[in-house]
Amino acid sequence: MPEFPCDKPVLVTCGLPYANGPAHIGHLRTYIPADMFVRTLRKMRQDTVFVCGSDTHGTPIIVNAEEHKMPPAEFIKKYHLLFADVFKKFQIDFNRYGSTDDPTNHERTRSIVMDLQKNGYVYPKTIPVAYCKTCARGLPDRYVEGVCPYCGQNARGDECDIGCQRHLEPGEILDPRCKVCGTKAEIRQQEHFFFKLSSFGDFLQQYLDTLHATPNAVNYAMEWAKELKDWCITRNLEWGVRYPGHEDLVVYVWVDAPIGYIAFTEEYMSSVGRDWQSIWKGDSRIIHFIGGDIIYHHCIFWPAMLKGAGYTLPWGVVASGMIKVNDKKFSKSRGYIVWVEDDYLAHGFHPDLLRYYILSYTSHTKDINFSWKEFQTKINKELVGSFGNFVNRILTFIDSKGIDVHGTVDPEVSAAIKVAADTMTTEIANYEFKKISDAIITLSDFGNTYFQGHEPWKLIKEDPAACRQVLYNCVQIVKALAVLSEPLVPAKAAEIWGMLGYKPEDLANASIDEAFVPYENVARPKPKILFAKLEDKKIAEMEKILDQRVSVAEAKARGQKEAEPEPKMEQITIDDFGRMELRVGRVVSCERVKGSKKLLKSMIDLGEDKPRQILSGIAEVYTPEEMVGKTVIVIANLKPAKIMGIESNGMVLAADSNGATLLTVEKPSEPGTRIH
RNA sequence: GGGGGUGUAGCUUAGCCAGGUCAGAGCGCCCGGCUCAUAACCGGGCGGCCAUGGGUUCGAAUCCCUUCACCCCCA
Repeated sequence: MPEFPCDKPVLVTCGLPYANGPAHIGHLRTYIPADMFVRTLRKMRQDTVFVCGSDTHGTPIIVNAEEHKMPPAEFIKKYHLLFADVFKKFQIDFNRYGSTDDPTNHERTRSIVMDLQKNGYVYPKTIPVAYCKTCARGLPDRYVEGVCPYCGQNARGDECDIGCQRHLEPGEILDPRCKVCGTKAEIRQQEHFFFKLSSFGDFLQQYLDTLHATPNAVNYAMEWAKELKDWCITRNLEWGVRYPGHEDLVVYVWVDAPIGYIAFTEEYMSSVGRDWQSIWKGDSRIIHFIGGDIIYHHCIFWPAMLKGAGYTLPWGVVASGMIKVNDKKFSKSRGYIVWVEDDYLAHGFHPDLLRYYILSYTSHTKDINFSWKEFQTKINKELVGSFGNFVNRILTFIDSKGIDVHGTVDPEVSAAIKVAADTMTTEIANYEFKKISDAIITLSDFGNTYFQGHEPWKLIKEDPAACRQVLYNCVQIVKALAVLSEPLVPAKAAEIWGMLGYKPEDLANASIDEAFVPYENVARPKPKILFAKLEDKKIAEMEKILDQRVSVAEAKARGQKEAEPEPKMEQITIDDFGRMELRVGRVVSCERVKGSKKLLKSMIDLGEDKPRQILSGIAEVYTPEEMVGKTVIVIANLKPAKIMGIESNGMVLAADSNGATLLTVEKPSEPGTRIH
């Protein structure tokens, strides 16, 4: 029994883009497949609603808006409009693209929070909160910097971003300072509100079992569902959704962000006179398309909230893999990024080309590598050489030879079309977009072979009737290609529809069955080239832009490091120095620490009974092999510490040049020799 | 430290969940053909001990365990 179409309404949502920067191709990795999914369901006559909106709250937006000297409302509007524009250009057609700052979302969020309170899932708790006297305000999340209580590294208020990567709950961070003015923060006791996430463990484990999710999402969420902590859902901020009953607080951004899905549905449904509750309170299929980085929120926190407040639970969660650029992890700071507007659209590339690249590269949960070279090859070989060329050679043949197009469809041809159509209807439920796009290219390959095999350029002289019959079948394939490729490349498919003599705007409403309806000869305009070939020169230009961005970023990273003034150290006495026990050591053995790029584990002879185990963050500069036998300088009385669960009893000294340069002695010295 | 993933022809990869025509495809390369078409298209060929070692089985790329390499995640 196929999953779709079903008689329940389907709601598809996309993870909300955060309104603090422009769109890059990483964003599109979620939105384009979601759009193809929706278009395909509609081709299968499935009632489908598609919503999204901008995520507009949280401290990064406030901090960024302050830096740009803009009120947050103005700041988010700028990026909101930018995203809406990009989606329009790529024909990612949401029924509603809203904002989490819409009044509807404020109301829906407050209503859900009150439902959670009423149902006993929220409780108040007084916790220590950082407060800055100079700025006269509380310091939530990223407003505060300090020391991670788990690993001792410098950390942000909500996350140990440099050290152990742990999430930090409000009040946890040690030695907090104000990020804005640097003042040491005061700790004040304050009442906040917590969501009883811990009571949803059993429910979630059962629920995740029934979820129609991609395996990457379920595997991940299952682990978390085993051990859940309650979650602080309030913050001391001015910007956000006011917490009901405590107007000095706002709800945490991850509460009101997913509730946006409901608010946007309400906004759309009421605009067309339908009841939003048929989806969020009734029997429906809610499917979330998200990036792999927000699985936790969608598979743990969000269903627990919905359950606690009495709403319909999501039916599916589709988590995409990520995008790499030139095989490197996507990174703004390192320059491995492709901006949708500046690096793609502004250079005249058609949106459908990128849609095709993303949808046809690999399965949805795997990583996509973006490189201009690969982009060129795929487009030129598949879209230009096979798909576009077939459409073009058929339509120009008919046009230039004045062929009167009618005949009957060969069983062989309708069978080929059927294979593509069937692939579409079965694989869409598996979220296998590549299989569908491959099936379409296979159909155009079939078309090319069919045409070639019948040699109509000879037939036209020898047997015009047979030639007409061949071309009729080819046109039928062109028609099927237009219908089936509409979810993949909507603008280009509509162009084909136009070249067949139909109204381009009607294609989106055509069902899959239309691919089998015999083509009726109608007046056609002159055919035009569908896809222009991507020239080497253009691609070389694009590669250059990317290369330059990477080298600028690298130079900037180096420059920053050099430009940072040495922190002025406090003066110490000779006695202070004397408290340090520095000794000569010899590396006896050395190996990499598994799972770490930076750490080496060495056994070092300090003239003691047995060698000491010491970890050093120098693996990027020294190999274990070259370490063995080296004479090094060690702080011998450093308090032992555990790094990644491995004990380290001391520290090997190195200068901060060229990554790291080990200190040693000028003339041979025995292990254990003291340094003064 | 914990968790997840990946490793198949020069490159990009399908197949793995439900073990037996499973060793497939595309690109590149080589040879041949065609000329309607954007030097596009069509046919053929070369090329892989399916990362490694072991186990289960009549039979394993496919299931189990070891090792190695790379990647990601830890809200």
